[in-house]
This record gives sequence, structure tokens and C-alpha cells, in this order.
Amino acid sequence: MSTKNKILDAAESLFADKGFNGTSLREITSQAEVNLAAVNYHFGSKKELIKAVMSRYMNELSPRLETALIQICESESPSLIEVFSAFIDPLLSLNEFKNNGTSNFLQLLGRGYTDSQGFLRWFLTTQYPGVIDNFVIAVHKAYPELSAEEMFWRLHFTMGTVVFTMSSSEALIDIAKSDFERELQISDVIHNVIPYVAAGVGAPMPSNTRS
Amino acid sequence: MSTKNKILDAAESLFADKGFNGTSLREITSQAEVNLAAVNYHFGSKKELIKAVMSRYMNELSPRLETALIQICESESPSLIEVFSAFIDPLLSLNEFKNNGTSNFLQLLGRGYTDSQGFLRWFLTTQYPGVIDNFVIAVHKAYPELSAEEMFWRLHFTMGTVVFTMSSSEALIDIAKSDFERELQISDVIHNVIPYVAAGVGAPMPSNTRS
DNA sequence: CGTTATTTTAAACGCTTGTTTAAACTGCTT
DNA sequence: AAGCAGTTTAAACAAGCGTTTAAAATAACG
Repeated sequence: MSTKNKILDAAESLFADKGFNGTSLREITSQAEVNLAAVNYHFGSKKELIKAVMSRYMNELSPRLETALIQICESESPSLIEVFSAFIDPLLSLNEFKNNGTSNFLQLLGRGYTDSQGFLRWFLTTQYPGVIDNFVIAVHKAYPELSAEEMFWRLHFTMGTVVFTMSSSEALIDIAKSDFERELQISDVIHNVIPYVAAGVGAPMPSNTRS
Repeated sequence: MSTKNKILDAAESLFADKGFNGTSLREITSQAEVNLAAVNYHFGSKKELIKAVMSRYMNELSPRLETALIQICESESPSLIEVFSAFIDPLLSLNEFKNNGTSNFLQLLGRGYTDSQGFLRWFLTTQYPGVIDNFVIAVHKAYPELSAEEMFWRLHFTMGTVVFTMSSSEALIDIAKSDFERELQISDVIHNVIPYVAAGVGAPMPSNTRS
């Protein structure tokens, strides 16, 4: 395996575990068993390494997500459950792409939104707008009465639910194991969260009596 | 104002903005206009300072939250909207306790769950179990059919929604301002999120056909 | 084989981090 | 006024950070 990939693999799991700020290049290179300077030689800087780790996943995921969402839109009136379920297969396909891929990617997504003051949010929304656009279209088809403003809020709430859940998914799976004696996996968590976010996005429009 | 409080105030807003890992003691002491060593003199360590910042809010909030939730439980069959609405007044009361108190506290809560590998989660659940217990009881009264396991998951989803939303609430309020020309405040965000989480928690139990 | 080009390596760079030290200063009591 | 506990201060500490350098090792090619 190439040095570049060894670094990417080590960085990925460490970033997912301890965040971007919380992981040093020395930890990465020692887990990858490469020289410290290799990061700056191959990637230029730590920031570029973070982007490279994210890009590797997004380039894999983004086209699958887009086609899945476009396919949903072809239906006359999809349900919100159907819309959100469109994420399942593309996300789980990351597990074939790499061990723990789904879990790692979703954790990284969560880190990116809270670490480093949102530069990753900029990165994703500017580099991969196709996913977001198609998602908005699909939700609109499933719930046309939802105003643009409510849509904005509820999609961000959904992002929060997913991202937060996944960034602490390992801890949650552990608790579920000890409290309910259930051996769950990341796919179970995904299946669990979908009814929740679908119901949240599908909540009735509040009567317009705000200040 | 005492040195101790000057430090607490500066640390609070900086922690909320940039996270615990992302804020140095030198930033804190220079914003507080006190000597660097004052933090270790008054609090012992950075970790203890973080606890002190959180405790100041939790000691204010926790009793109000408990009584509000207990009051909800006295009702025969509260709705989920009512249960979640019980949080509004206690949370907004933090704004009288301190400028931007509500927003700062909720952001800190979000930071605590993702920074520092969850030591704050331990801190809150062990130090303030009364809030969580009463909340679970209230939700159970509002939705008795919800199994313990589903309850566990959905409350964590809710935590994720709220915590993530609030940790990026400033950015969201800015976007809402430019996109929809609405001048929103933290109280508007809270009122917005309640129908979402209430619908999420109230989602129908999935048919038990999982693997 | 010899000569480039690419990659790896050890060492050092300058800087920031949390924490500690010991001296200076403050306000109070006797 | 002297002494004393509580507090503040400047300076230094060791450790860790991301990054750079220049030499050594390896690979690629005519």
C-alpha cells in the first residue's frame, strides 16, 4: 500500500475518533508507520490532508446519492420515509469501499461541522451542491406545503440529528448493548433514525402566529 | 467584578465560539484582562475551568427544569409538544442570568458532547440525573406505547438535534437573515425546533421486523 | 551502468500550549 | 507600623504542535 493511502487510512480513523483539532500529525504518521514529514510532502499541509480524507469519501458517495435521489423524484408523490431511505444504500456501500467506512464517514461529517469553525461546511456545500439540491427537490415533492423557510430549518435540524448521532454512534451502540443486550451496528442506527427525521420534517406547519 | 468571574465570563463566550480544545488559556486571560496564571490559581487547571463554566449554568438551570417537568407530569396525559415546551422558559431565563446566556449555554452543551471525547457527557449525566429522569418520565406519560429502547434512541436523536442546532445557531440565524430577510433570535430557533423534535419522538413505533 | 527524478528520512525550526515558580503587591488585623 | 493571608504578576518551564530543510535512499529511464 502506498504511503499516501497509509496516511489517509490512519488519518481517517483518528480524525473520526478524536476530531481534527484533537489529532496530531505525529499520531497519524506513527499509526500509519510512515515518516512525519510524509504528510507535508504528499499533501502539503494538515488542512489539505483533512480535505483529502473527506474528498475520498465524497467522491465515492456523491454520485450514488444523486442518482438515488433523482430516482426518488421520478415517483409521482414519494413519502418522506422513501426520501430518507434513499440514503441507506449509498451510505452502507461505503462499508464495501472500506472497513467501517459508513461509520467513519458519518463521524467525520459530524466533526467537520463543529471543529475548525465550519470550514468543512463551506467545503461540502460548495464542492458538492448536487446532493443538497436534489435532496431539497425530493423533500419538496414529498411535502409540497412545507414553506422554504421551514424547509431550511428542518433540513438543518435533520443534519444535526444525523451528524450528532453518528459522531457519538459508537458510544450509543455500547450503551444499547449494556442496557438492552442488543448487538447493534451502524446500519441499525441508520434504520432507527429514519422514522425520527421523517416525522420531524413531516411535522405539521405551525400556525403562523409568531411575533 | 472578581477575577474569578472575569475569567468565567471570558471562558464561556470563547468556549462557546471556538470549542474547548480550540480556546487557549492565553486567549481567555487576555480577553478577561487578567494574568495568565490566574486560571491555575483560581481553578487549578483548564479542565476544572471547563467544569466550573458548565456548573454555573447547570446549577441555575437544573432546578427550574426539574420543577417544570414535574409540573408537566402532574397532568393526566400531556402532549409531547407540552413536554418539550417545558424547556422554553427555563432556557430563556438564562438570558436574564447573563447576556446571551441561553445561546452560550446551548452552544457549550454542544461543544461538550463532541470535544474532549465525551467527558462532559459523563459530567452531566452523573451530576444532574434529576433532569434526565424527570424528562424520561414526562415523555413516557405523553407516549406510553414507546418502548424503552425506542425512547433511548429518540431522546438521543433529540439531544443531537438541539445540541447541533444550537452550536451552529449563530450561523443559521445569519443565513435565515440573508435568505428570508428575517431577524431571528435564539428564542425563535427554540420555538422552531420544538415541533420537529416532538414529531420525531412521537413517530409511530416501527413494525418489529428488523433482523 | 550512470543519471536523473521521486520518495523517505532524521533533525531541527519557530511557535503555542498548559502549568509552575518565586517574587511583588494588596488589604486587613493586631 | 508590622505581620500576614490572599492575590496578582512576570518569567520561565517542559512538552507538543505543524512545518521546513537538506541529506540519504530508492525508483525510473536512456
